[in-house]
Amino acid sequence: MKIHNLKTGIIVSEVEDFDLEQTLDCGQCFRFSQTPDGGWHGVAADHPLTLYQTPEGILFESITPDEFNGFWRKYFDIDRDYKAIRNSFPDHPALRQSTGFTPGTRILRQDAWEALISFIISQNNNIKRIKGIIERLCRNFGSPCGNDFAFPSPSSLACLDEQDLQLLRAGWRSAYILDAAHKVNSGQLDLSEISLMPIKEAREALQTIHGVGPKVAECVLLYGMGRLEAFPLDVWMKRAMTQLFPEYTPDSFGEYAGIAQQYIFHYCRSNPHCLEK
DNA sequence: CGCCAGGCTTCTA
DNA sequence: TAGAAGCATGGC
Repeated sequence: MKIHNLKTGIIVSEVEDFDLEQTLDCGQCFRFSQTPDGGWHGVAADHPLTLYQTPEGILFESITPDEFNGFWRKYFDIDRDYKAIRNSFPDHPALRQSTGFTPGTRILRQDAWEALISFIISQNNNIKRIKGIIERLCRNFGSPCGNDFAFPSPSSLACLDEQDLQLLRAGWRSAYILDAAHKVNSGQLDLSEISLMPIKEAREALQTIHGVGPKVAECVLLYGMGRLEAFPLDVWMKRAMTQLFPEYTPDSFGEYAGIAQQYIFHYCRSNPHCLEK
């Protein structure tokens, strides 16, 4: 990896397997969108960013090397060797298809609290509306940062009631958001501690939140806590496991099963003809 | 209009 | 203890 200074930001080059569309538009985050000029803009926690895929590397606009090293480097999982991880997967035709389809996908290391609320909102919902609800959540209850809004803190949501959350138009998920805010804000649940627990205990702790079941807990572990063994089983992955990997369990994919999951999930969503029903 | 959405809780047998 | 119903909202 190399960092090149520009007047307008920095270019990060010599990073293998790093495609912005494959990483930011694969269903793992909800606050990034493509801009009219082909770039990407979004916010992670309280860090706004505009970036571009260029022949020279990834252009991080208006970012200093210190800001990159202090935040975005970890967020984009820059220092992990994804090719080596793909090579650690079991040899299976459907998995080769999936990894070959989007080899530029990286698992984002998001904030645990933001991932928790985002994936609570995601349940029985579609990506377009998930993004809208999260945008209204940030715009109404997050602190301004530049032209954007930070993701609201647990304390800033814990003081609200369901009436206040009506403007989200999140339906019955509002009660779940409030229960998560109360349990995290009160200290009853410590997300930093949970991130370090044995995964079985971490799952159980997350699922004490009303509205957090096995799938949402797994997403929080994978996308918000850096637990790359976590393996979210949504309707698509359940179909994929039944129809494409009948002889496999999540453990079959190894310690980076969650990364395999992301390749398979995106491949099946983008090529629905691969699955029945 | 009807069906469905990166599910979960609650009810039922 | 498994399976179905109900859930709020809106995208397509």
